[in-house]
Amino acid sequence: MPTRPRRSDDRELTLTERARRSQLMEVTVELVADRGYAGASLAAIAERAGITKAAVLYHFPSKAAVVRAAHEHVLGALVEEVGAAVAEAGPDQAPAAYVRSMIGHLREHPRHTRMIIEAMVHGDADHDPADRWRPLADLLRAAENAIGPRTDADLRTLAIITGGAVDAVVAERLADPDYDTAAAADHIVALVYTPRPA
Amino acid sequence: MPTRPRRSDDRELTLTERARRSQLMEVTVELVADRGYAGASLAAIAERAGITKAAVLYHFPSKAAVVRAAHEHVLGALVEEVGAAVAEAGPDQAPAAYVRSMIGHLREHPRHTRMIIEAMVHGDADHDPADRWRPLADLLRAAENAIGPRTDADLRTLAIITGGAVDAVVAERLADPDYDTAAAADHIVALVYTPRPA
DNA sequence: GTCTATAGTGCGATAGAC
DNA sequence: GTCTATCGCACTATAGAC
Repeated sequence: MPTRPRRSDDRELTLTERARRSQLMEVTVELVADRGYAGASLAAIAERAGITKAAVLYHFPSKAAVVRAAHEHVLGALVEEVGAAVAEAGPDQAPAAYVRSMIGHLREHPRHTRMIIEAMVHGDADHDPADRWRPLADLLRAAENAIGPRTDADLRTLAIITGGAVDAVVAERLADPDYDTAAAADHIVALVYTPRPA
Repeated sequence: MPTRPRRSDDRELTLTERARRSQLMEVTVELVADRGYAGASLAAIAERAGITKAAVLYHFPSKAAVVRAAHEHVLGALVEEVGAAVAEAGPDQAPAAYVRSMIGHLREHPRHTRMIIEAMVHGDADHDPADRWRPLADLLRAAENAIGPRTDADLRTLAIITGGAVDAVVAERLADPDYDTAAAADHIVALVYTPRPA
């Protein structure tokens, strides 16, 4: 690395450098989504970006770093939108907002969806699955406090199966663009909010 | 291929040949489950089986063929067990039997689970996602006819979200062996059978 | 800041001895 | 039926010119 300025935080970067990094993350998301984790080779990334392999490795220390950055970018966009929707809704409507905004976001960004799936399956081991259902479980608990306790208190399982239902609806939409995700979201919300007998 | 007897169907095979094929499918399932599709290299398969790469390719025409055979083996075991459980139950209990037996089977065979996930993600494009929810949708329709029509008739969506819930429960069990899948299965069954307002 | 050129590795697959 | 040996390919990453 001849002239590269090494800073501990990446906040100060050349404008062109930031643009290149963004472009590289973008094409990486496309590539992973279209051809899978393994299909996103350094050569493929470089080709889509219109530069050479070596140039890619100038902007990122390794291929893994490119993929990691792309993944975090995509995940960040998701939690930002869902977080905003949840914050906007009242406590009693927060779980519904969670379900609807997550399905909505992934419907709008199919490639992001595939990237997230790929990263989950080939997760580099350091991710806790509880991170997936705990946020929703917390929302469910808050909603419970707002509208009264439910008969069934296993919030963990409820959150897990709700998350799974959301995933399945998104996956179906990926395969069939005509699938009505809004109706499916309503269906899930109805299931979640329906009190069940003890 | 010097001496290999080429028959159109693989029914007639040497005993040792059948044993080797089984062994190779077994180690491939383990390998794919533990290290992912990409991690199951020809060399790795050969090493675990105690033979060389070339020997593996004597029994199968290519690496892809080994993986395909292993996948079909695993999938066959699943549909066999679930099919038997569904056939044993009455029409009204068939959806419950489907959910419980599928969760049960995947709990008993975690590696099979990972293999199936891997194959779904890196599916070689020729698989219809409807194959996943259609069987359950049919069971739900039959149950509807047995115990009376439901208020909500979108069986496709109900089947999709039920399948997703099953997947999520299985995935959670994979990450946390102490997770109570039987209770979760009951939870899913209750959701599916609860009549919901129109 | 991007290039060419290449080192070094691991892969799937084949040929031919035994 | 399994072996050794090897080919050709694609990959990540590095070195150094411009």
